[in-house]
Amino acid sequence: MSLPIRPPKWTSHRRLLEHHIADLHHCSSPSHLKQIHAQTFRSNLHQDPFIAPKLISAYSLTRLIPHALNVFDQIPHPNTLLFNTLIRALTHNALHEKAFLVFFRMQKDGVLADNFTYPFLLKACGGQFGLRKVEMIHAHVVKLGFLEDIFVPNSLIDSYSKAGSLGIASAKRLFDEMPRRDVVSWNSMIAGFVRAGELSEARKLFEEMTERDTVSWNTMLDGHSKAGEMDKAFELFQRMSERNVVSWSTMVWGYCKVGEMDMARMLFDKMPLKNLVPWTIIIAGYAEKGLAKEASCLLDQMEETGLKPDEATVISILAACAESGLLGLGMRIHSYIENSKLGFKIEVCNALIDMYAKCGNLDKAWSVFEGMRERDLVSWNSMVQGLANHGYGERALELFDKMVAEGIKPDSVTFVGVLCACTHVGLVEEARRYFTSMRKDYGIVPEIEHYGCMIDILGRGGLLGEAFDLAKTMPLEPNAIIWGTLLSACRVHNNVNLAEEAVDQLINLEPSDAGNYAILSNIYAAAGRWDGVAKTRVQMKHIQKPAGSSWIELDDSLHEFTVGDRSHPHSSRIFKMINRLGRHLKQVGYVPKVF
DNA sequence: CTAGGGTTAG
Repeated sequence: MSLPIRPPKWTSHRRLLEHHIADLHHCSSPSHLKQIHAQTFRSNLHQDPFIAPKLISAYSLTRLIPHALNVFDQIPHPNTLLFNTLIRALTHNALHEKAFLVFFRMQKDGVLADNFTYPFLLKACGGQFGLRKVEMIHAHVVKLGFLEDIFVPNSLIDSYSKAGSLGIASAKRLFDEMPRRDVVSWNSMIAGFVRAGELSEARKLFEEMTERDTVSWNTMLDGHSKAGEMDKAFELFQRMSERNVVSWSTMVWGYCKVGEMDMARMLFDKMPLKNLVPWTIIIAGYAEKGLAKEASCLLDQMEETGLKPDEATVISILAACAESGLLGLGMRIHSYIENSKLGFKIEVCNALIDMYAKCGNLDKAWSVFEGMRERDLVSWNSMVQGLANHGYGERALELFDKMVAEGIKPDSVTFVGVLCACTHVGLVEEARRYFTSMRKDYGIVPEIEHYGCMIDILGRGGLLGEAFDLAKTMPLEPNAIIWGTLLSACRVHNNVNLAEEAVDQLINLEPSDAGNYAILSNIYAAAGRWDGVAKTRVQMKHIQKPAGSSWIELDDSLHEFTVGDRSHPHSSRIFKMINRLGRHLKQVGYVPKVF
């Protein structure tokens, strides 16, 4: 006779906690999470090998990385799982450098990486040394034999193909060598070619894939089995794959990206199965090209099939509207958002602010911004930048002050907006102050955009010498935008000598841009240097200058026009109106500045 | 209950 064994008290406590932690996955509120963390501490379970990773994951979801690190640091000898969990947390929160540092520490501590470690780490391979990092991981993975695991080579293909034009070749080599491939391998490779702009290569792979219910599999297997080549048949079988909705969507995306909307549409219509993603891709594709009618019509069709736009759908379409200036479609999306719960999402409101700002409707942008319950850095940045770009420099700077007062820590994007605001108001001294402050007070290292703003401000303010000095002494190589900024400053202040220098640099960087010569020619003309005008005219003779165009949105569609364009059916009426406006402007005293 | 973490399209 034995007494029933009652589990120790801590076990039930532990299971209760695990239950709470599992729940946190669904509704993760920071305070609730910290409360549970405190409970694990009290019952000495914060070092538990099953609970600690869950805490780290939960903190990762709530973006409380310092707390996640804190959990990790409490563990004397972290195991592989804990390292993996931390690497994932850092990667998911865009702390890529840190993720690598943790990986290096893992190596140093002698904790073995496993086949789970690498997919996490590969996601952190973006940026400047992306390709080198992927190559390094590739070498590790080969040595440790993890290529056997289909997830690892698939992640490698994805990361290679995201590491610039050089990576795509390595991705393809790996793809070709893989003895076993699945639909993700194929799709990742196709997406790689799409990103590289090599649509014909993407198409070739897509065509090699089979469609569900096609007979090609059987035919292929039949042929080989009749020839007694079962091994070969099996080998081929392991490497081919059926298309799925991702394969189709990637191709639709590819054609949208290169602007071949007819092709995109043809594939879209042929898709055997659609979800929200391809609908979003094609609608945003039309919107980005300024084809509001088609986009709107497809949105109707999508809703007819019973699919409801989600967060990603509205954000993608709004971003496309912002890019092409489709205010009308943007407003339609806005009213959809107001009739759904999507308006509570910060990212959705940020997309709305950006759309309204880029479309020039600052009042609407402001009212969205003001109506937000909670704002993040992106909300403030979008609003500051929106105001700055539309000539409300003082209001932008006021908003910046308010942002700092509310305890939001500005980032490098914020300062692009702030400096841009100074440019538009001509606040040279203010700009200098902000430029120094960004490094001193916020630890932000100025990037080329910040130098560009400063050079623009100095140049416009007539401090040409100082602007040139800054361009030459800054720790970054001046690009075409910098020299272009300097050139237009020279034009405003009629400085022939410095303009010549800027043009020389520009010709090295973009020799086929006729605009540079045109500006120089105008500067010579303004200074009465007709020899210079003649010389530049000869230089630019062999260069085709694409006509600059403007566009306006009217009745849901985009009208594009160039200088002296008479292709519009009502062009004579349009020009009459323009003349009338011109006369009216003259009457009220406007004198145009002509170069 | 004896456990956990991974790759592709918006």
